Amino acid sequence: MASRGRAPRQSDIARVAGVTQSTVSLVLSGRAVAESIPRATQDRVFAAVKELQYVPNVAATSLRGGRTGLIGVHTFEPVFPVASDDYYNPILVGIEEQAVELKVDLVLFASTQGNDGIRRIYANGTNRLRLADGAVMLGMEQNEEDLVRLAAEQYPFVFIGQRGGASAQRPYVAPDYHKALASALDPLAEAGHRRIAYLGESVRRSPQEARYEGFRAHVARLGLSSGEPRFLALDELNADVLHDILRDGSTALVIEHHDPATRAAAIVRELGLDIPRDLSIVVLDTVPDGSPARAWSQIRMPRRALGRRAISMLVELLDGSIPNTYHELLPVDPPSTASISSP
Amino acid sequence: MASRGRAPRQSDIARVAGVTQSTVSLVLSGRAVAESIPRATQDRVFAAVKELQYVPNVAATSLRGGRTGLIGVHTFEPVFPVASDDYYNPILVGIEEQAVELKVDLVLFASTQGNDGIRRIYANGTNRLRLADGAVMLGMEQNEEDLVRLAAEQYPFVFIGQRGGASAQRPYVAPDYHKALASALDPLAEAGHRRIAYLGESVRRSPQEARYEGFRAHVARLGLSSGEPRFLALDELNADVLHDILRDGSTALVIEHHDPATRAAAIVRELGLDIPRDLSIVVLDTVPDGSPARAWSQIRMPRRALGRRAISMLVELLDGSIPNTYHELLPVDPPSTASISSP
DNA sequence: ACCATCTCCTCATACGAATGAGCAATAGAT
DNA sequence: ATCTATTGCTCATTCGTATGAGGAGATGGT
Repeated sequence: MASRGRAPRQSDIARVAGVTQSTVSLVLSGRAVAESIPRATQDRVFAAVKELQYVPNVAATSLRGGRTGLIGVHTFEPVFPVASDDYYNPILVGIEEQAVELKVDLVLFASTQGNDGIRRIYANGTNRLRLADGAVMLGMEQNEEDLVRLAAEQYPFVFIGQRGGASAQRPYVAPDYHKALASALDPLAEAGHRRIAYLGESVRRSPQEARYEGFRAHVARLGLSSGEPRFLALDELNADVLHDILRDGSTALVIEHHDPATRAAAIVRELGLDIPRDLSIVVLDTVPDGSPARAWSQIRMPRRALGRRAISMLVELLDGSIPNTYHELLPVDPPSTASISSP
Repeated sequence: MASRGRAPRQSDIARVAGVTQSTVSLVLSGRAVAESIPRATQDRVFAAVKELQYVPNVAATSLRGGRTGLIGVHTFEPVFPVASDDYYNPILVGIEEQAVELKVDLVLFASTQGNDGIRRIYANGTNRLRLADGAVMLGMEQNEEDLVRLAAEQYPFVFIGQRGGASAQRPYVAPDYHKALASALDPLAEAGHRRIAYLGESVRRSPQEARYEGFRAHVARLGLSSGEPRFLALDELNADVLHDILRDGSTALVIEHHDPATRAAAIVRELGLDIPRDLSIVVLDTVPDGSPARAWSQIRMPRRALGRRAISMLVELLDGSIPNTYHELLPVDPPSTASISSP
């Protein structure tokens, strides 16, 4: 009974049930009906399975069948956050939830991290990602080149977050910034604001571009005006910038990212300005706990949903039920009116 | 060059390098030196590997009995915490850090979760753990039976946390409660306490037993006295219990777990007691942020180190350099004197 | 010239499950 | 009685890698 050391295999069951391994496989795979195997034989097989506590060998199954049931999660940085309010955490929660639902396991690629703390796809001349059936890519990839190569190899993967460049043609799931900007600008316009300033980051990648693009589109649609956008690095953001914005005649400000929002909140406090009395503000990002900008009107990124959808998109991609250029945009929670008032 | 669709295998490399698949396997597995394969041949193989972007097939490797470089992480609950001060998070951080260092990848078993939200080892009739070379087990396993079966199958695994029952003979890494209790009781004795009460949980598993065992040993060594320990469920802990302890002549209290500590802190506040003037307290656990007991003298569990050591122990176990009954106890940070004073 | 020893490989097979092809035994039709 | 069809399986092979056994050819010793 106690199969000393070795896990029982189909041939063990076969011996006990008095059939061959092929028959065991047929019965267990549910093809028994089609192959017309009588109930009595099936029962003998199932009894032996129970008696020997048989469990299929995943390695053998996937070797034969091609799938391993493993989904890779490639992150640019460690996945387990040291800071508790980690941005990626809700995404990973979503990824795990969906993995549970679809009965796949997740592989965290830790072996690919260099001494610089950065994780590469191609390390030591090999691509460990291949271990998994496909992968979800998370965060800013440093090596666009690696991604191009990965795509050329036909490796199935899905990005989380808006992608530009060569990767724009790969499958991704991202927040719907166009709609998000409507939900940010509509209440501002309705409150009576006519001139709205834009404060963006100095690094202009695809997610930043998408936001500003949405901003311009909706400013035009609503008949509003806006000066030149300010794309500033964090340390270029100071009291002068805010003064300029006010002097310019803007009565509302749209801030692209939570970092400048936090800094702006500090400056605002120093200057003794009252938000939203002196200036209405909407942040196009989710502001973390503990930031002085926490209470401001802000977009809620659908982070958990991004994670979930990425996993299911990848599985659909593997099943061939979506093309490998498929994109999906998820709705963003509209901002509250906390830092919006009439000018 | 682009091997349309099919991933390259060793036989493809063999063809390019002008050798056989066996030779490729020898070279790649590092056994080349022992088998005296000249540098020139090895170089041809490596060149072909690079050209074809070969990556080993995990399923095949694991089926044949080789290593996959995958380490499983079996948790009882989801690994990505929804609460930000998750107890397991530091352990997982340690696990990931050590995985990076040892160049292995991690498999999070999500496929094994039932509808009840509980993860089983033998779920859906399969044991997915077998895909990985071995696994680290985390949290309270519900099915002792599954563990016995897994061990009988010779599957290599390492527990994090003290184990009892049949699993006591399996490898584990746990906090050193014996030393921890010395570091808790020594300062109390030194401060002049002679009678010390013990407040434990009603569920007595191995980690709880180890703490109380340490308590008894050091109370004896230091010539102290102690009444009967109180093993209470959380809702049995009320003001009466604290009154009893004081009436009993105890001037210090040792609390096993952070949950009762938190509750005790609330009761203490209600009763208007002053800690440590009226009662010195040491908690044998790490109290989370936000708990009113946060400032009390407490043990710091070496959670990150537990994670790191578990991974390296597992790898050592796989290498055969430690026996599969090996245990290791990690030192615990001694408590501060915040809630310790003279009686 | 012959055997022994090395060097550098190849051969063949196993791991466990899935599956197309095929076959013996029985039932039913003519 | 012979042919056909169906039932109920078995056989043999495949997936990709690892490995014990063995073998061809070169080198060295006597």
